[in-house]
Amino acid sequence: MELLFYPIDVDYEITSEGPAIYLYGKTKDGKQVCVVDYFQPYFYVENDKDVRYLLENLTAVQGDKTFTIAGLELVEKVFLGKTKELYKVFTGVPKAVPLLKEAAEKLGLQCYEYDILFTYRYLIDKQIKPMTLVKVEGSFSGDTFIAESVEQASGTFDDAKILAIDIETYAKEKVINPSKNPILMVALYGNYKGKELKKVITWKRFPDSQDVEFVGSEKELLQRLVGVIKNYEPDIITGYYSDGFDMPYIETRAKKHRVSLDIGRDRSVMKVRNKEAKIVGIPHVDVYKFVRYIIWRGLKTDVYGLDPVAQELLGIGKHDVNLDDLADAWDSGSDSLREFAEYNLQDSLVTFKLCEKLLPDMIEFVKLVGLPLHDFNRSRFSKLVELYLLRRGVEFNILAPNKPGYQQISGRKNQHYEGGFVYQPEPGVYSDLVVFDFRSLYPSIITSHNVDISTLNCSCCSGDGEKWFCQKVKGFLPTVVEDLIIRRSRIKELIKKSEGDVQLLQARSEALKIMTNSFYGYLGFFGARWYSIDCASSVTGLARRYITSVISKAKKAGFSVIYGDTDSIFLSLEGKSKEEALEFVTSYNDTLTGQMELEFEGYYPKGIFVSLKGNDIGAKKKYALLNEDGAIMVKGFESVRRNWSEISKEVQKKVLKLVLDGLENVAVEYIKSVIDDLRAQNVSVEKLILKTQLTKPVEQYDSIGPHVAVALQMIEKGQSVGPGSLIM
DNA sequence: CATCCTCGGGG
DNA sequence: GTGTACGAGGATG
Repeated sequence: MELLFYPIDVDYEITSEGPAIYLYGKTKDGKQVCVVDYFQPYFYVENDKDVRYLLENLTAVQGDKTFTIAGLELVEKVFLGKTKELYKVFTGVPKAVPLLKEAAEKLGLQCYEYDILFTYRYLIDKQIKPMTLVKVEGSFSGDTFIAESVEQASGTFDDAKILAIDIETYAKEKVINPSKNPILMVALYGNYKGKELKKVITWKRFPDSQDVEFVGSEKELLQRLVGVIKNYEPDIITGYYSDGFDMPYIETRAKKHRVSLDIGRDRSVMKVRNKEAKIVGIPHVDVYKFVRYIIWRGLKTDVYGLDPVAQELLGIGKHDVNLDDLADAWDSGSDSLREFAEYNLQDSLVTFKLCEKLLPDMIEFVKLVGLPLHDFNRSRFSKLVELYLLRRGVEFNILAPNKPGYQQISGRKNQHYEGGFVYQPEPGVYSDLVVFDFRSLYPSIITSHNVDISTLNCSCCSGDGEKWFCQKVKGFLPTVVEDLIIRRSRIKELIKKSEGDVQLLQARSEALKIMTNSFYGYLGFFGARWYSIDCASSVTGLARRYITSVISKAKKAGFSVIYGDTDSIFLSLEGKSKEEALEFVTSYNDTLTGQMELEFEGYYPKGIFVSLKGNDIGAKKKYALLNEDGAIMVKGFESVRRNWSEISKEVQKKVLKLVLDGLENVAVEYIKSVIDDLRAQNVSVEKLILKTQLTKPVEQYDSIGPHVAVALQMIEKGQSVGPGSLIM
């Protein structure tokens, strides 16, 4: 029979029938289903004389088990533009792959694609993607569906049942210690098809307790938590920084009380390994990670706590309670515990709303890259690019280069190359600024110049410089990047015409944009398979050529150039009109080819560029602009770092605003008054505190930083200071 | 300069 | 889990 379903999470197990992929998902009509598909692990070995004989007799021993190969197949693949003949070497189980690869390498054989996770390998080879409808042929055996064939269909999983979890713990003096301090309460929030789950579980009573469920102990709290999750059957479990805090904490406490966190779809327990909490079959979305790894560039905030992020994305935030008082309230059994329960509930609600809002964006990435949501959520750009390339590689019969070894990595880390060009600004305040930038400069260069490892210094062409890229054969990377650019511009067209689900299209466009922009960084990333410092440096070299040529052309056209950085140019109009500046851009664009294009970014009535300490040229990347709405845009100033005192941050912000408003005199007066206040010790000590955390016992520090020095003084005075202490 | 260290988020 | 991988920024040597 035929089954249409959305795979949500992927796992595998070794069965009596061999390695089996488990696709946990939901059918089109919303029923949970687990599809099983048998799949054979393999890797590649380059063919050469005697290779077949060596492979047939290859063995690897681990413990009391001996592994041999399970089959051989001769194939041809394209490796960095050249054809290679290889053996596809099948093994019985996935974990035999690294062992047999090791053995093969010892015999001097060249191996490839031996470290691609079994579940990823499956998804790539079958060309199916999580969260996207899949058509399966097969039959039910009990409650699992055994697949005979799988095929990608079209359709997006868009009604996930999300459950948000947040805990509050006992923490006196801000010290967080999971092995010692209990979980006091846990909040759960879900809202599916208009039905709300809203609950706080805690083990100390207080009056007036809506949505609160009281249990007798922390152990019962954990048991109840497990019960509620199982009963709710969520598709996704979410938290904020839950990989780093809530889940490891819950796990530690559950171990202590011998409570089994068997919430996996196969009733396996949640596993926490180096700050990653994994539940079989249920993606665990740590919203913080998605914010921090992927979308941070698009946010105004530069702190990524739940409150500021929720404020910016949702316009709602956390309740205002003082958590320092929770431990005391708990000890005394105060009625104020109710406020903490409400605070707890609000956190879970806010986390739920964030997840709900961001999920379409995450799903677009999942559909693009093909990683399961859980894995995507913990991926950096390099991994996304790599998985995307591996997936697209199948279409072009491409063999992936290997990941670098340890030595190769350190070699790569030592290689440096020149980055973007910066036109040094004269420090000062300017009016009538117009900013232009190249639209996705680096991706456009990759496609327009055919930047690829296989096209670099090809033998069929020759260039004018010391490096050139083939003019005849298009490389794999430029093909893929151009494809992404084209897909995005098509989607932008649809958005413009408001055709289809605009929100979904916007999410897709954003995912495409972020991916497109990641390829240049990937080329220069030390851990990349498709790494080429020559390609990466060519990209920045060509970019420098473009920006410097725009600068000189703008000057020739009579504009006053204030600043330029990598892909952008700042002009001061000084009597010229905005229209003249726009005309300049149009005529410049006529000289460009391929995807290259200079765009109008904005007009700013005022801007300030500052100088480096003891220097009269302007600092790079350190300026503030005032837009037409009177809002201030600050770049590169220190005002945010935690180890700056409150007062210096506050003063810096105010001064910038005053200067841009043309109130230099007021700014000077303001600074004078602050200095006077400081001299007169009129400023609260709070604002002057610098905080740094000790991370290990003081004896273990080789270098004595200011915070270590203070810690030593504190020890001398008989105070106890150790890891985790905040030194002020 | 290179290298070491801290920090993020969470209570 | 067929997985090594953070990266920015400051202080120190």
